[in-house]
Amino acid sequence: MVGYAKGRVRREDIIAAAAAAYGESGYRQASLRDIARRVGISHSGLLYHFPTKEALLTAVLERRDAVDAARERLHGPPGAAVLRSMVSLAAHNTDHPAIVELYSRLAAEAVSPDHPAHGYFARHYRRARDLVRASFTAMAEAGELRDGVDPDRAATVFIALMDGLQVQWLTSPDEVDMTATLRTHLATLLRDGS
Amino acid sequence: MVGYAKGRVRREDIIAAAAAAYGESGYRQASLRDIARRVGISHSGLLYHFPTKEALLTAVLERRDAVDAARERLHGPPGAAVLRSMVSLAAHNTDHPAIVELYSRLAAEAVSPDHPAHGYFARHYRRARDLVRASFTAMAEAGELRDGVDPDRAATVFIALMDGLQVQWLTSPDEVDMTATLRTHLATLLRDGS
DNA sequence: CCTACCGATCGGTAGG
DNA sequence: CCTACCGATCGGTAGG
Repeated sequence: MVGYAKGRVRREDIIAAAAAAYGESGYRQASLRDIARRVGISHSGLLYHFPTKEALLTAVLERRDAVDAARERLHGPPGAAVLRSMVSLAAHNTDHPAIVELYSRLAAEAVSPDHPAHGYFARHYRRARDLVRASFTAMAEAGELRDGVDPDRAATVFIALMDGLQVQWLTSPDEVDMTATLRTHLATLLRDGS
Repeated sequence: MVGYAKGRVRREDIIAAAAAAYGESGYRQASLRDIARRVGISHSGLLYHFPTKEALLTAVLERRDAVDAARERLHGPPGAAVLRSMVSLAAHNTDHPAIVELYSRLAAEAVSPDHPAHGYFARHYRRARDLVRASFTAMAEAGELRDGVDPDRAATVFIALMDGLQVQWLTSPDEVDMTATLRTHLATLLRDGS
């Protein structure tokens, strides 16, 4: 029991250290030795917990999904509330650059179809677009969107905007305000502009 | 003379091969041996032309700047024409994924301040935002923009949108239309919506 | 979990 | 431009 609990904590430590390393160096560039060093064990000690480098990446992505799923319950059905919660997420991210780096670096690395996280990001983008599109559609039906705003295109724009802002902000934190830019963009799409 | 010309051609070959490798693997992951293999020389033969790995990266970025400068003369003063030429660029990029990969991968890698291309991308983003902002400002003064569209924020949005679309498109080419999405977005900002 | 090791690969240098 | 080499580092395995 005690041994099991200790193992679980150690695994969580390793996953957190790996996420940090992937954010700083990318997945391929991050070494098992560096991650192990952050946790205070040898690199083969790490391989006792995760049999391969790729298994550790999978664990990192699964933990992110678990965190996201826990948050997703907060914003319920598609609609304006979803978009507001995504703006809140951007505000939250402004105080947590490590998470932003993790996603931005892995997403760019995983454009190659042979990257082990490629499928993960393809699904991630599709789900995000679907959720945002459904939200814009609900808003259009409620008469909240300006005429001529297409929910499908607006969804692709919104997701791309969030991603592009992250890279620009990481590169030049003082010159880009993610939250305000997103908020202003959304106002542009609303009938009453508020 | 003949020797010099041959050397120049060889250098151009190496730069092109390096750009391809950076697009596929990123700068840090791309090896001198792989790049040399593409050109048909040894990796130390490559180091005869470029003394360090970083010198080769600098050469790749300088060549991109030279190509961009040649194109820039085409779109003249800030204004709607600049934005149209950027949409054309997106259309052009749709047929040249290698260039898109090069930029997307290097930009994400270079968010770290200690990356050798960090300064390059910080300048690149600043210049792009300035040009687009000046263009939106000119359009606002000509009465072409909808009320409430702020040129400064619209510029950040436009650049972020272009970048974010590229990663989404590279990940799922069949699910994202970069050109149409950009065009639709621009129409949203215009007074007459055309 | 560790030590000790493997084969492979890396950027760069020496010397021609 | 090449061959030959350097020290460093990589992911993974053997054996405990």
